[in-house]
Amino acid sequence: MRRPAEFKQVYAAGKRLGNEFFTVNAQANGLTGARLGMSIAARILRRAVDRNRLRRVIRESFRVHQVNLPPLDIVIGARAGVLSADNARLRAALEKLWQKLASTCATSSAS
RNA sequence: AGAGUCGGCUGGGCAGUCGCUGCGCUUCAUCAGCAUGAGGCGUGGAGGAAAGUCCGGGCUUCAGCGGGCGAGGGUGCCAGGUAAUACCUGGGGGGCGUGAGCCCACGGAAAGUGCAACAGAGAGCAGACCGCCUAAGCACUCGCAAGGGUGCCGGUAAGGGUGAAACGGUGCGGUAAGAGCGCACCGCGUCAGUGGCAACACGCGACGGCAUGGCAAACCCCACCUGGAGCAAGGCCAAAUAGGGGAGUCGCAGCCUCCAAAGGGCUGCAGCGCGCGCCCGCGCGUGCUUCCGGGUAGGCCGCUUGAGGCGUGCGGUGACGCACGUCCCAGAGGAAUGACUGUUCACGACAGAACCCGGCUUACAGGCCGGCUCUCCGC
Repeated sequence: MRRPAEFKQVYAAGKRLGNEFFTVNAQANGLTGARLGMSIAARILRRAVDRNRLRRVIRESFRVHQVNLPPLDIVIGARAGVLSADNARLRAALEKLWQKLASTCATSSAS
């Protein structure tokens, strides 16, 4: 996702999820595939190196799993715990999030 | 060999698979075309600090004829380098170190105002605590006298002691005891003179008995410099909706704008659009056409060829400059440079471009190279 308006739309109308590392807002976008947006606050991760590393891990995980996701606009934010986690733990947490996202949104679209 | 000091360089490697992004070529699709989208191939893709944002510039824009004065801010030994600096180089002065070398906001304290703990008698035209003296003057007293003693009035910065600092040191003279009080030498200050572009050094000559303690990152004085804002700068294109301006067109009647004309407004009828299947009728809405400029979302430019890198030669003690040759080396935009696996070693620190350069400062696992110094040993 690229436009501020799209981010606002997701924050205003999307569903909220999350775990110890991430916050997730998601909303059906009516397109053929899922789209990703990230909001990594400098307040949580002070060093630019850490913010870049987190973005890369998230983006890579999304790239691998996007074929299995429903057409959603997804905005991921960081929580304080990510600083102490290594790449493997972050990846595992993200995979659980994708699964959760796929199941909940499948049921909500049915209703 | 050990210890030390200064300067420079480097900042994991290799292979495979899957990805991201700039550029070039190319295939396919759409299109009149410009282009857009999806692939393929090739190629480039973080740093020495990209960081802090502390200085200096470029660039953009606003203001300003030009110049002077002032305020505010900054700089502060001298010369040079540079686009420029608060940076760098060379030099001078002071301090530290055996030395290589390191450190210093390093103009002015005989313009003014101000500040200084504790100790100490006294701390800024200083001061009599201990000590030293009793010559002069006064009083008392001893003595035949010469003279002596005590007290008062005092004198004294040589000695002790305090302190970061107490009004220069040594010697001789001098004196009641002392004192630059006098003299000699040393030191200090001022001036002439000499060397140096200068800072500054020397100062054997002359003068001054010494007058001038420290702090100006306290106010201040002096000299010099100095417009503001910053790429979210700034420029271009520009949808929908609402609003603005110009031109053309705008049937009939009444009313209002002093009467009439023109223009404008309101009301009714007509017209036009929409709805009720259609006509009549009713309801709702409404000037119409066209052009222009501002401007939001969005897009494009600015955006990387530059005070550029590398090499060679020449000039210069050096910073650096000049000439020639050669290379093109990130350019994103909710923000690319990554992930996984294998392998290897010394097991990888600090850390991520956001308009661009030159500095400074701060952070940093290690590794490599070179200059120099000291100590010890061997020849």
